[in-house]
Amino acid sequence: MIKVLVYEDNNSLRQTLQLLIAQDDSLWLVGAHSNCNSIKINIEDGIKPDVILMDIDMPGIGGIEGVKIAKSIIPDVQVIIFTVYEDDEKLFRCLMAGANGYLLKKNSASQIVAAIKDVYGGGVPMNPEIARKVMRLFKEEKATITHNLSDREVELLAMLSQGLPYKIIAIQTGISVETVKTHLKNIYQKMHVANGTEAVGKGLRMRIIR
Amino acid sequence: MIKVLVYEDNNSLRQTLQLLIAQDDSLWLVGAHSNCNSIKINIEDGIKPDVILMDIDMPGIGGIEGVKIAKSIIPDVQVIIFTVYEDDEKLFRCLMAGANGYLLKKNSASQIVAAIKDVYGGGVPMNPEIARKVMRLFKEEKATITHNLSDREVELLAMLSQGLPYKIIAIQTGISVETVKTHLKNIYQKMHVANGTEAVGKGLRMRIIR
DNA sequence: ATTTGCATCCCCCAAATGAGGTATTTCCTG
DNA sequence: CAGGAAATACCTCATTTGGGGGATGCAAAT
Repeated sequence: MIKVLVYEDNNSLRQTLQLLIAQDDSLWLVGAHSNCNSIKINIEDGIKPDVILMDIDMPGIGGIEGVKIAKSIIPDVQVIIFTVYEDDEKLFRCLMAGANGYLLKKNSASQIVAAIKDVYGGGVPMNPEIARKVMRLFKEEKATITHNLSDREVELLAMLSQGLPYKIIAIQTGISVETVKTHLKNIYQKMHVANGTEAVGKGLRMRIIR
Repeated sequence: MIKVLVYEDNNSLRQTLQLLIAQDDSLWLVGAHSNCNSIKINIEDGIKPDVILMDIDMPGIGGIEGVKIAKSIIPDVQVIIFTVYEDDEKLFRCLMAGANGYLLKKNSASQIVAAIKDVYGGGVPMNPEIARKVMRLFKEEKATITHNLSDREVELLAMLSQGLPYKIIAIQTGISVETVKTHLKNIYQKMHVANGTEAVGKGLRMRIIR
């Protein structure tokens, strides 16, 4: 039996979910709460859930925070986010928090039950449009923005980001300190930054360097 | 009809795929090649494919490079990687290149046909274990490592990464330049770094700051 | 009750940095 | 071949930075 814990603040929807889970012989509802405020106690003192169905918008501790707490107590617990939100921001934060699946409230009852079993079996239940968003977010995270720095300049910027002083950079690259300074001056100009810390900040954020 | 283009260097497997696609009335095989060396010509001069089934290991231009080329010519083309590789590195690079699905060669014939239709319909076909890997990679990319910096220190580090000199930081935060210096000294000690550029580098890489 | 961490401020001083220049060589492209 | 980027190097000088101290008030933890 898959032990399921539910967090959903809408009373009627929560009851629907309870019925839905109760109806299925392979699912065992170990709890259903309207917020995450006592999630720590729910999980630690109650029956350890295998799968958590989690709403995002709830009074007090929200679903995203709830995922983090749940995962910190039972790392193997599978969490399915169950929400109306389809925006990138929410999705992104849920994935960061460690969500294993992402269902939309427009999904049908049978899909919800299927998703619980799917995630328990190691699957990643989510709507195709959500899966596509994940892929897009993934790529965006790694999108390399074009820059006009030369290879040498990128190399020096990377060394700078390691905290190496000019002297050491000069020795490591086999050029003079003066040349290092010249390169950095050019880098700052090209990147429109005022100093090394800003260049490193911008360089890492733009993924010019890693 | 979904126009399908195949790249697969194993002759017998390629023929199997050809048969498989030919058998389905809603699929139209517009080409099948053993490498990507002439992918540009294949796509530009031949019939524009809707879906590309792409092997990774091929002589000459590999599948990953092939995805990039295909996507640059037809941004809307859907690419399904079809490979034996399950390792993170390959998977990661394929996703970066813009792959829309990721099938393993152990998948059944019917699953392959289903995946083609799925991806054409906006889905993201991949085995659950691959989907799980994607999620894990996603999280790893964003894993927040614990640090022992105070809120104030993080705040100053963030400002430093914007390239603001001590003076400005002092004004913006409403504290004296001397205090800014003290904070930064403490930050450098805690982070075990020697200077601002290294702190910013490490801070961004550790995702203490964004 | 004492310690510890945090935030705040100050002084001194050496070293590192960045901005202003100028200049040569090489290599590539129109 | 002329022009231009890239990489190299040097000079000067003001400003910024960072390390070494020392100090206070406060709140939380022990």
